Amino acid sequence: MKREIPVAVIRRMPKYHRELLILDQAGEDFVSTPKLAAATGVHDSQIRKDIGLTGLRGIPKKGHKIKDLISAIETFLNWNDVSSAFLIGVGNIGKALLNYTNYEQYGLKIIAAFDTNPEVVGQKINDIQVFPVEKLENLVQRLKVPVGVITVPADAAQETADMLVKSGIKGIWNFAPVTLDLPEHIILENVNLYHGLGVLSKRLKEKLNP
Amino acid sequence: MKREIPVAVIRRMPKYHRELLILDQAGEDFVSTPKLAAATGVHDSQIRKDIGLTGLRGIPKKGHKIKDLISAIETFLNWNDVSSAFLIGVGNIGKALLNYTNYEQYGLKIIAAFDTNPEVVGQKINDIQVFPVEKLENLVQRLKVPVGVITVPADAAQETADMLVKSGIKGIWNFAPVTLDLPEHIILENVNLYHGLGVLSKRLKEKLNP
DNA sequence: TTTTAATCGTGATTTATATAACGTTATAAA
DNA sequence: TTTATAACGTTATATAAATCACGATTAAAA
Repeated sequence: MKREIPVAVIRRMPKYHRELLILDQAGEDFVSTPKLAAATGVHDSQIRKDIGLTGLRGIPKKGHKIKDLISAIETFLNWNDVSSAFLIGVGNIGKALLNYTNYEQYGLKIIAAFDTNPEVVGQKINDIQVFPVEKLENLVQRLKVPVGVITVPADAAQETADMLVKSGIKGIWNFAPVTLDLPEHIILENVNLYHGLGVLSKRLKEKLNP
Repeated sequence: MKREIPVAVIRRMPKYHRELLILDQAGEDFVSTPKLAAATGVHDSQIRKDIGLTGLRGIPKKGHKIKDLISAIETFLNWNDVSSAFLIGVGNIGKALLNYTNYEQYGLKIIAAFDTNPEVVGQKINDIQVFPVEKLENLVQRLKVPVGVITVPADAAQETADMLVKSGIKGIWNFAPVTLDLPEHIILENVNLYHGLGVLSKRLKEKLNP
């Protein structure tokens, strides 16, 4: 019985990956889990367990070969084969995502964007063409694009999601602050910028007036 | 011994809050936890426990008064008294955050922004003035601003954080994809847009090639 | 009124996750 | 070579979180 990988693990991996890139660029060759622990704030035995899941084995007294570990993590996260994606909603967050250039390293490539606003439709942002939303369904179907990135305002998010689902999307990366109602088989990943703010706010005030 | 509120709870609260606002606007008066559960995807007993933490008590067979619950959550999260904040880094994400207007509802108010780029310095975005970073330390100190929002590129994040800490900041809301090295007493909340992408990518490929 | 049933609050149980502990192993110093 | 030890991998333990389960409660129907 194939054990499901916990989300927590998948979330920690990119953290290690980032630190490893830095160490690699600094000319380092090996890294130990205690050292990685110090850099990332994650416990060393936790890191050993996580690394264990990639199948890579370290060397006592030395640690892990950084380059090997980097590619082991990339393989683990399937960042090697890149999925294409459409982005819907070219507002500020949408633009921020479009301008980000390193998705491919993370296994995703945004190949087109969609919006209703005639001011942005037709534009190119970071070489990515913005189409009118009317073309969305047809293009998802025809190009078999597996991922939709939703960066529309909250009140348009559900209908956008419905449209994507109807056209056969496989996964949705949702930035709108709503609870999307989706069929079971769709893979959903929510990013809510403001949830973190809630936590910060609360902790801060706990501290200031205890 | 005062039990620390788990982060998971604090993260779920805004979710309920959102749904409650919708129900309230729809003219509803009461809501039950099974109903909230259906809308948010969180288990009903979980919701009951969370609500219990706010001190509010429901009515069997009816549920909770929506308006009361909304304000109980707001009080719980300390969204009533608003903290002021500075935002550093007026790129796309920075702009997206500046254009968002509902922070105050979440207990935070961005009162000024900072950047190095002369093209944005001096501008006003959503009525918030952008200052040169040189003025940051002095202003944090003088105005005793408790929160810094870091939206600078990764390689400038640590030095920005250092600057903020030096000037006496209390909390940092960090959007840069780095592990910030901060003194214990600083409250830190990280938002990493791309971690979620890692999870999505992995799950998607697990599904497509099992 | 009395009865019914939905929903409540919470203690018990399960599951998941993180930490600690430790025997093993391979490098590097003696 | 031999020895010492840092870091490994992994099992055991502890902590935390989510879910279940159920008696208590109260609004609404009979």
